[in-house]
Amino acid sequence: MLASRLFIPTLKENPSDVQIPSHIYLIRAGFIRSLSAGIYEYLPLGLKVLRKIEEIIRKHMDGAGAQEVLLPILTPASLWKETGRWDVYGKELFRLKDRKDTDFALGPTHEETITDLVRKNVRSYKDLPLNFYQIQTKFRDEARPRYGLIRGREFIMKDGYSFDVSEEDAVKTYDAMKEAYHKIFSELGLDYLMVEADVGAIGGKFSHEFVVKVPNGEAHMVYCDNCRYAANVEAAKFHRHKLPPEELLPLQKVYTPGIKSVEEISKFLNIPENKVIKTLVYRVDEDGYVAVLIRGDMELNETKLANHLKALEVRLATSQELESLGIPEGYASPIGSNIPILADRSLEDLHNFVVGANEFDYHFINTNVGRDFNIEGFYDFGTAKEGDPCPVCHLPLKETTGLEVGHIFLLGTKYSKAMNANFVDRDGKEKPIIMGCYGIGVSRLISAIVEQNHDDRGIIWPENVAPFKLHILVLNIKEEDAIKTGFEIYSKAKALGIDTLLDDRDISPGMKFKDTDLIGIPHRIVIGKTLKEGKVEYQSRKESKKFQLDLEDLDNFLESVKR
RNA sequence: CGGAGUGUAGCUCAGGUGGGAGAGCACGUGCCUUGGGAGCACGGGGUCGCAGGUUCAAGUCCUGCCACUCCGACCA
Repeated sequence: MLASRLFIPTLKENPSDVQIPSHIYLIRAGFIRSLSAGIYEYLPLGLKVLRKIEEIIRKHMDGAGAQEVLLPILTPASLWKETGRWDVYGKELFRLKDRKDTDFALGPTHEETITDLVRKNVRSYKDLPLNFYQIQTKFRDEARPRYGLIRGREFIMKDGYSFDVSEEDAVKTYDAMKEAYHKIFSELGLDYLMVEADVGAIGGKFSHEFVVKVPNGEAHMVYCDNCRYAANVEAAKFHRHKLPPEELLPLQKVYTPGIKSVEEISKFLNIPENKVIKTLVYRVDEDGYVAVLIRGDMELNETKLANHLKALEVRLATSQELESLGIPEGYASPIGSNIPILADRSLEDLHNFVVGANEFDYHFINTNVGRDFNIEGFYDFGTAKEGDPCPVCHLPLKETTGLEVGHIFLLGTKYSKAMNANFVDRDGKEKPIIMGCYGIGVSRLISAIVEQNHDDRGIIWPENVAPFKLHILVLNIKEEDAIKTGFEIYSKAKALGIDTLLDDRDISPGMKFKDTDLIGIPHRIVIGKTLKEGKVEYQSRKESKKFQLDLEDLDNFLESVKR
């Protein structure tokens, strides 16, 4: 491709209001442009990268036995009403009406659509298994789109859905998808983790996330270097060391004027934070309350709490709600509580701890479960953090943040039951199909790759997804030898199948160097002042190594670039 | 959805207390120049986010709305 004829609108300055490297560089280097919040245009370079990522995904999905389809973006509300998601999905679902006033939605995901297709066309176990995927634009009216392609309202996703006759078979399919995902993210050159994840509202038996390690990512994970345990903190388990037994001391009420937070109490009473218990009052699905006890040095994991309660939503009670329950804010207590009390396992062998006294300005010290109050049980409500013992090997866990680029779920029968997607098994009985679903954020991957592959001058594309493999810069196109040599190298490279961009623009050398650094093509040949000695210069974007290349050795060199 | 900020030329931005719409870069023409965003000259380019209000007079003051960005909540 000739740069003089390719639309690459690079920017000299960082766009205002744009913060993170991938967003800045994708715009500055002319890969994307913003149309509206969370809605982007893919320019020629951006589209080339997108297509290369898509092809890698297709190769491995096809290789794992999945088949590609393309489902409608526009989906009738009736399907969504069957599974209840017309109501549950809320404001995130883009809704519209046709001329007959019938409700439709722009697809944010396609469980309903694919399940409908399968139930209409599958009768027998002989028709199964099936595994479909598509690469398509999705729509979600996010409350807060951000960071360019990382969280958009319109984005490109690879979504896949599998249908098996038994859970045993479904797990095999799931494992095959897991393998395919490993191949995809490895081939994309990403530094990523596969972590155990919470299934969330989508339901199902279990799920794994594929998370690209980036600083300030929105996914928080813990992992173990020793045994390779890794999990999203929402789902992460951790080992608890047993505490030694203690002699029970007499319960005592103490005056703690204006002292509310764990930190303040710990200082005021000179007691470590891990002997202070937080009593957190939660509102459950807007129709009940529960008090949850957890050690003062730990964070409660609301996902674990919601899962335990089988609740859709839990949130801390507001000041008004506490008042209506007669609970003094900051002094909530399990002693004298008239709402159900659950305790985190951190209280299981803890003795003589501090709790609120259910009375302003007072706490109890030397409190003990069973003697001073009763609970419904001990459960795992703690949030794993750096340094907690690994649940498998008990060595300290590490914490990192990342960007979720893939998520796979073993769904089970959630959608097949809701939509009557059944098959007749060998025994002649009708059974619901066992489903799995598998997502990859394709457009988000572009940003993820740039987040992991850039420097202060621009993007450094991995070979597999670079928009071009070789960039030829003719520094002065008015020098006839230079431009002629440029085109000769360009023709040879093209003949070898090397995707090449020739910078034949009549602009200053400085602008060409700035642009090529920004765009980030892996290999570069510069045709400049050494041409009269029969040499051109090679530069690698990644290592920024340079050397002079004899024109006579060019063929060998191009072969090595082609690899 | 809560909180904060921004909105003036294609881009980045400046425009105390109300009175001429500006700079740098970009763009066009010409000259000059060609190894890290060159130089000179001339030139084109504006609904100052939108609507209303105050005023003799509003980019500037007031009210409402919209858009975008950031923090948080949310996120199959």
